[in-house]
Amino acid sequence: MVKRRPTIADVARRAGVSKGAVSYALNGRPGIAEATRRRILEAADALGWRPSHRGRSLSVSRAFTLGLVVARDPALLGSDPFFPTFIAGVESLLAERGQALVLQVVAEGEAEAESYRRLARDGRVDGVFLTDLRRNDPRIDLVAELGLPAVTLNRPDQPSPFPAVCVDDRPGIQEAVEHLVGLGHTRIAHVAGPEEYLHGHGRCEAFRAAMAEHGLPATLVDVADFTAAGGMAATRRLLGSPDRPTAIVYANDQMAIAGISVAQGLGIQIPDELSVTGYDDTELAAHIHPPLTTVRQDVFSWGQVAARTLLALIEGETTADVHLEPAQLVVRQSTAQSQSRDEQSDPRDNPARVPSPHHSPSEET
Amino acid sequence: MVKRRPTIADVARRAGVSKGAVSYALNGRPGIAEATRRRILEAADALGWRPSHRGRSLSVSRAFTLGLVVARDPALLGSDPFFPTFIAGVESLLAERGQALVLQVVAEGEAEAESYRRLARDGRVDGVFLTDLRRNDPRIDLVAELGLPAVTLNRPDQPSPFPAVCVDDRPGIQEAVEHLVGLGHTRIAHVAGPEEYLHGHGRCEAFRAAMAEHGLPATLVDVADFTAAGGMAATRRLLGSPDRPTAIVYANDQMAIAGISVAQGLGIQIPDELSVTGYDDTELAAHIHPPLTTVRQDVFSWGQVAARTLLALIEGETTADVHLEPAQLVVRQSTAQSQSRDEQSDPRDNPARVPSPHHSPSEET
DNA sequence: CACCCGAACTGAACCGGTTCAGTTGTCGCA
DNA sequence: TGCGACAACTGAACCGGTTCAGTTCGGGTG
Repeated sequence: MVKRRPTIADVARRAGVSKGAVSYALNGRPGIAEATRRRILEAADALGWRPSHRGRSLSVSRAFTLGLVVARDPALLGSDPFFPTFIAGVESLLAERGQALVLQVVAEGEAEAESYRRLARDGRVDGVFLTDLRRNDPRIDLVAELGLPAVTLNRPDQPSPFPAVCVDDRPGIQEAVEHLVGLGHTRIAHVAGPEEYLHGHGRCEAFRAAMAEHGLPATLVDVADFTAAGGMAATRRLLGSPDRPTAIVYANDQMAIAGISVAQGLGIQIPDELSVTGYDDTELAAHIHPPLTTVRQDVFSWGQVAARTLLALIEGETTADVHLEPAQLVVRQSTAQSQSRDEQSDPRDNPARVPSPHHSPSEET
Repeated sequence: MVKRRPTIADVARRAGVSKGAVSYALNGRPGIAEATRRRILEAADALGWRPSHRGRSLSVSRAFTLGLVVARDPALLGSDPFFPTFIAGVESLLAERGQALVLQVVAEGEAEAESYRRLARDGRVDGVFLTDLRRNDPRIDLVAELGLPAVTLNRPDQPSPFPAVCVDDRPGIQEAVEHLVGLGHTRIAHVAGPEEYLHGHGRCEAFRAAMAEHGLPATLVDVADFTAAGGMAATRRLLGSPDRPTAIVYANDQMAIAGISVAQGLGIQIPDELSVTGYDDTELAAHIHPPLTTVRQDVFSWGQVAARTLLALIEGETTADVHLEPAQLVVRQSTAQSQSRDEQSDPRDNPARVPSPHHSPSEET
């Protein structure tokens, strides 16, 4: 006789009650005498029975599963510190509630929409997280139309029926700018993320606003793509421009680190000749030379709260937007007093100066 | 009247056949005339019907889902380039086969075992990936006992009933050592990953073997933990040792980049005074200064093949171990000719020398 | 022309839970 | 003592598929 998972019928038989009674007892419903309930639970325990996820799933028409679709070039996904941490936060909540997370990784574009459609029509998930929001993001309408509950990370720039879990990017960027202004910088540049992304765009706007607040022009803005390669290229452009910045605010650490490397390759001292700030506070940020002044956000909590909100929404509770603690500046050693006396630039400002002997532009895929 | 998902019964009614016939037609089973099959498929199409994953799942006792449990400190997970890429590879295969991936992120230890147990007893998954294998890994026996099909990444150091998908670490490390030896280095150090991990241990052994092959002593081995902080500490120790190495082979890029930063903080020129190699070829590796010589492995394919193997196993096919293309050295600019003439060390070898003015040991969390 | 066979299809059981309309039994109260 | 109310529990339907034992029917064969 082959071992078989016990079913609810086995438990009912052993406890001498009906299947229904077992179900009620297990789910803590009224209508079962305390003594009976105990007997049932003991029987379940003795048999090592746990309700079948599949059976439950079918009868209550719920997947007990949440979905996360990541549309990103796989080659770049590895360097993004956001998703693993966010997912860890989500999981920390889901595990204790018997929920699971299904993850889809797709290329950007049509594959992404298809992915949501599949999740919806297969009934694979009860709701989805909408991350990496884009401007006028088509997913909002798509997911609404599919009838999938969802939670957005930050509030979309368009009408959205979904609750949003928000972390304001602006204070962090503003702090960074203020920190630099306090150090005497006036020619502060920004290497932005893609304009199409809400966070890329938002951080850029925050930068402009913060600069304006101090009466400084935000002319040195270079739009990159959050990758090291992009950050490198943007930094090259900025450092080669006639009014070279004395400080650069990067929209993420990855670009900042690449930027620092570019400067070092050009023989520009950091922070003496160029101050740099990042965004994310990745593990590496504190361990490069010089340690990176950056903005830290609590992505883990973000995941937790997003999961909690999505579950509440699925349970039918009406949920309002949640605003988390905004990100904060962490000052390290990549920022220092500005050395440029007013607009006067010293001769060393020429970025075409002697490159490091081992720096060859050929190896820069 | 509220819109309701069409069920197989609706399709059957519309096509004028029984539920069973629809099921057969859909699954391409024999016993349905071609004309009927067409009529059924048309009806399904007209109604926009797709079989319910839940119904199917219950009746065939399959979850159509694979599991991946990641046991890692969430704070460090973000900097690991492996999982996102691996998952992307897995997904690239699963999507087209109607499978999904559930991801669990747990703390190391008992929570990990509990996670596998839950996946198994809830019938959430049909099989799991065993990554980050440890020496004498308890998960092998656990998962076998739970009756879960599994695939291991690399072959465990213990009897295992599961097929393994292997990528040999040794050639990459060996290439790195040979590259350095070819540049005249003899005092080559290794900053290893944790000994308990098969890949940490394996790369370390590969280093020793490669050194022995060239008649060099592998005395400068410092065991770290794959994190930037760990790499930093290990590098400090190595650079402070009496017979300071002229080259360091790191077990991953994260530690290598942190190590380069330590050296730079101490005023040690890279690669002139110290050559460095990494492992992983993260996006950043090519974009730091100097660009990092490292070992590239195709993690995406690894994920694909692992998924294919696991699915085959679940389908009942007997599967043998698969060996993928080993990782390869990518030479960039962090390695150069050794400057140390024999064992003679020049006065600059004192690592306690003037630290960079902006390097403060306080900010090194 | 009777018979047999296989292809085509049906009906019902089944997967393992949940839920709801009923049934039973007990107790309080008039 | 009789009645109603309520708590406790049962039995069966249901979720949406798959599967299998049968049934029907048309054609080939002796």
